[in-house]
Amino acid sequence: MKESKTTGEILREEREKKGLLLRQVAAMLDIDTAILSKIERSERKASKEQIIKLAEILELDEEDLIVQFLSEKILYEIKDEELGSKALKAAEQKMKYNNKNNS
Amino acid sequence: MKESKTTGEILREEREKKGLLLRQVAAMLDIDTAILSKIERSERKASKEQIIKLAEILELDEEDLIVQFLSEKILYEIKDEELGSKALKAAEQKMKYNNKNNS
DNA sequence: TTTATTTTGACAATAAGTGTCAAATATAAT
DNA sequence: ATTATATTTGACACTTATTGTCAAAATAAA
Repeated sequence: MKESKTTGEILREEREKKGLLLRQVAAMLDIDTAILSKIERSERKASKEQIIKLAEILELDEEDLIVQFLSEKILYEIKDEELGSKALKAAEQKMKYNNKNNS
Repeated sequence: MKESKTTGEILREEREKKGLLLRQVAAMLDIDTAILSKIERSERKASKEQIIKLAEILELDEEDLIVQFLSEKILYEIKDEELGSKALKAAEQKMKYNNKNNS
């Protein structure tokens, strides 16, 4: 069974579907080709601004791509943590709790 | 209704319960008093190593304190994000999904 | 008021993130 | 096989965050 796609994999797939070159997309983002190459292979993380531009360039749903990007960022924080799963659940609880009492 | 406690609040409460001074606990942690003061007021974040030492010094359950610490770290990542809640849920999903396929 | 504790803010050192560039590698076309 | 184009890699530089020290200011306790 296949794992869920990384942001990089999504970006590469869509770029290739559109027949765009790294060079071309990198130019639109105003960064070096090397960085985009690294982003697509998950060697580096994109910034939020880059993600937004990429959604536009590749005609991906912006909200979906941001959620994808943020969730990856969250998982990165706890990737080596044994208690990561518990921490995630605790975070959700706190978020609920705090929302309830502010809104 | 009171919000859930921050790590800093927990640490301060427990330190005061034990009648320990910032100076004393900071010395045990081998950091300056100023930093511990800032940690307790959530002006700075403790490192994981410091959290572990603090659990021991203050006789708090280590696992609980780490979960508290990590969940705060996660929430910090998404604190200004409109899509934070969706991202958290997505992260949980991915975590489940990946666990299922590796273990 | 004196003494002890805590807080604040300026600063320094280090680590992490973000980018450029050029050379190496891989892919595609002649 | 050669050439041309695209991608990857790694060394380096620049910038921003993080983590700490120190000393002075503020607060609290004797």
